[in-house]
Amino acid sequence: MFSKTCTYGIKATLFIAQKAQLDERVSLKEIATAIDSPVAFTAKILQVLAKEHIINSIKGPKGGFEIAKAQLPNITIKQVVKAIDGDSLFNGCALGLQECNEKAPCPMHDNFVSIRDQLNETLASSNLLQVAADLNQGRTVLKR
Amino acid sequence: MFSKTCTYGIKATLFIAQKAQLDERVSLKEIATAIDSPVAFTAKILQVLAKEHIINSIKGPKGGFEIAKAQLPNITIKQVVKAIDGDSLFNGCALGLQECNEKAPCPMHDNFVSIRDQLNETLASSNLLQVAADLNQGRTVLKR
DNA sequence: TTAATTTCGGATAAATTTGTCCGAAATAAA
DNA sequence: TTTATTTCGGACAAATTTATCCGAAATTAA
Ligand code: FES
Ligand code: FES
Repeated sequence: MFSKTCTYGIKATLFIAQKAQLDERVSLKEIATAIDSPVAFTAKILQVLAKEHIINSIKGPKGGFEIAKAQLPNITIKQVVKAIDGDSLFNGCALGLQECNEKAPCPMHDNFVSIRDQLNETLASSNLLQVAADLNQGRTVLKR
Repeated sequence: MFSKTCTYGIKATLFIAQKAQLDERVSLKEIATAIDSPVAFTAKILQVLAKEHIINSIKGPKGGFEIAKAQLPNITIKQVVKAIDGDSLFNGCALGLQECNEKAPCPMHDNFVSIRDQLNETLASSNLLQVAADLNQGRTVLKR
């Protein structure tokens, strides 16, 4: 469904969001530990997310990554997925045809569009504030 | 969503099903041409599908691949996907945790399960007879 | 029996994704 | 100003996925 890179990106974003709700800034190492991911590889992904303005990066001592608390309700999982995996999941053809085309649909088209629509809706309506709250209440986890 | 290998596998199966409805057997080359895939790589995938008894392979002159007409309504897209990509799409965690676990859910779990359920239902109820009919009527296509 | 055709199966190679390493740049604090 | 800390960015490496090649095996037909 998502690439491994993308799952790291989502988990990292959610962890940063969780701490952002508590007005805390987190370092690369803390993130990698919290989400159980390879440190250097995680750094690359965070760079992408920073460039897309999904997270904020601060260099130097006491630096790290953060999200403005006020932004939490405005950022969605869909934005994160799009930034890393692109948007083919949201509008591409299930069978990999160059584009999804209503006029010359692939055999899976009719069944697939409703799934794709639900995916769009779900990921576009899942904002970081909600998710961060769940994490801080211990109702959900980022690793086991 | 699906691996490239899997989309080839699905398309190949659907093409064989389309011809099976007309009581025709097709060769590797015909399949690769019909679905626009690399010949040798397609051969590998067909081998897997044959081992899983989703399709039937016949060696020698006039050989090729086929599906028993009577089997068409009993074979689903889900079987094909499971044979090639495994079943992590159908029961795995959206964020790649070792397993999807209700008791210690990842932050996407609640939203994700309904999508996953719909995916299961859709792919498990899409049988080859229906799809083959659409293809033979020119209502859907396997390449452009 | 021989020849032609077609899939099978193993080795290999290319491409992409995933992951590492390390010096540079920025910044905070001593 | 100097030092320590932290992210940045580029080169490189490993692992996985995608793809090719070719001889072997099976089967049909001459
Ligand atoms: S054409 Fe394949 S999903 Fe729309
Ligand atoms: S625990 Fe992640 S989807 Fe269920």
